[in-house]
Amino acid sequence: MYPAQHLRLSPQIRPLTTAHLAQTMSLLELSALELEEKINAELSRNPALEVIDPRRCHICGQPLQNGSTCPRCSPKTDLNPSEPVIFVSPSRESYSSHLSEDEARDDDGFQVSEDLPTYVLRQIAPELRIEDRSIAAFILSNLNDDGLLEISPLEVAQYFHVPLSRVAEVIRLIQRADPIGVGSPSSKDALLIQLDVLGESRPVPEHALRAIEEGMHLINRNHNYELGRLLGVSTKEAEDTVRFIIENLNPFPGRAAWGDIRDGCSQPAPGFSTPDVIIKTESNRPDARLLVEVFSPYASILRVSPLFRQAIAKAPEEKIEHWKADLEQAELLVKCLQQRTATIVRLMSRLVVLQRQFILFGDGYLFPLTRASIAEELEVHESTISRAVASKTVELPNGRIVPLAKFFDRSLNVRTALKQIIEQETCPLSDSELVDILKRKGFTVARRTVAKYRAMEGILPSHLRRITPAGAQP
DNA sequence: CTATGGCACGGATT
DNA sequence: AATCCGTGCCATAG
Repeated sequence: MYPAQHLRLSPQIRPLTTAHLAQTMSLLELSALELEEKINAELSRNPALEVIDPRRCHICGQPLQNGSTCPRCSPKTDLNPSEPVIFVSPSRESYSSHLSEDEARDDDGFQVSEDLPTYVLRQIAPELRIEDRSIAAFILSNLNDDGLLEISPLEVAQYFHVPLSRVAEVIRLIQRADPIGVGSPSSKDALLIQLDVLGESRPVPEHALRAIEEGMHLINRNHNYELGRLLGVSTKEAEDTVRFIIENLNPFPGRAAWGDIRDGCSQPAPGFSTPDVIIKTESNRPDARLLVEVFSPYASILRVSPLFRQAIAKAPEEKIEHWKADLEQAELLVKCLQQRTATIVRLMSRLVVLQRQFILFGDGYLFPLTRASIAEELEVHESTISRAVASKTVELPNGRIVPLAKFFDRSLNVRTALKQIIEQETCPLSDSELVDILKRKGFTVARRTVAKYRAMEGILPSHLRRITPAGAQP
């Protein structure tokens, strides 16, 4: 399935069969959220898999007090003050910064109180005409897990033999009820409603509306430069707008309130999902050590059930093939998971050292890094790095959530330098003058490239740029 | 003649 | 193998 040279993986764990490698590769390119979903599916299907109690240390078996750190078995944080500390979290328990405290999580993982349709119906009941109640109930029962409406209002109208406007009115009520935006036909509509409602009580960024309407695809991919260009504003402004949207709006109104982890078939929007890695600083001092938390679902708490292994000896004739297949699949999954985690941890531990400046001080300090060079250092194939980097996000100490791919942006530092120069220019500089200035700062790029970066950042050509306020001079 | 945008090639990424 | 990104070359606008 994969060409031989693509199969070079982390040497830490000995590789094995082609199937093992192939599956590891495919797991590697999943984000934590997607992986968690996949494992959940396998867990409920495959009796050979089981989860060790995540509230006990998987090494020494002692109960854990805070999050996933076991006093005995956790990384020795006092060993090497200059090295980053990396830990792996098997669940979101330790996602302290992202958990809402009131989320009473039981052993089944989600709340069992009243369901979403009932909750919404109760709110809108007072404003609802009696004869519309069944329409509302029907609509609510057709929400998917994300709280979005999967059938068209027209279908509803036809079903009840009522005018479309009446259905629309009911939907309007639903959308304004508590998980605001619930019952919208798409994430985009949900966001627009939330923005509208929010705008009634507080100011919102002026570009947010257009950003959502026209730039959803860019927001999802964190393409802030293109978004800025689309909106005709600077990248910084686009970033601010996106941050506002991500922090204040929720594209899946059904999820926030009902923290069901399994999210349906809809693809999660990277910009909104939980990060795969969180990087923090130990203190505020400039020489502080970096604390890196890698979220790897079920890492080291998933195992092959010993009971199942025993039971297989006494398996009934007609089931034995099936059971064996399950057992093998389970063993494979566990191994692949270890391999995936090991690869990501190795990648991150190298990456945070190389990009320390960037992590602490921002875009301008990004060290241009290629996946190939990291691959060589870690002695894995470059496509392994590619996969490990793909579709993963990192939360930086400043709170920003960025794609891991940003760590490999070949030109970000140059672009930020470029932006700075232009912001500070006294009279519009031509592209070739910019090349000279950049070269003096240590960035050697072609004139043509400066033009492209300008375009990316949404900066106009020199003859169209702002007229200088102060006295101009050639 | 200078400043830019368009197109195509070659290395990097996926 | 297909695609993306930085560059060089060239045509065009001022």
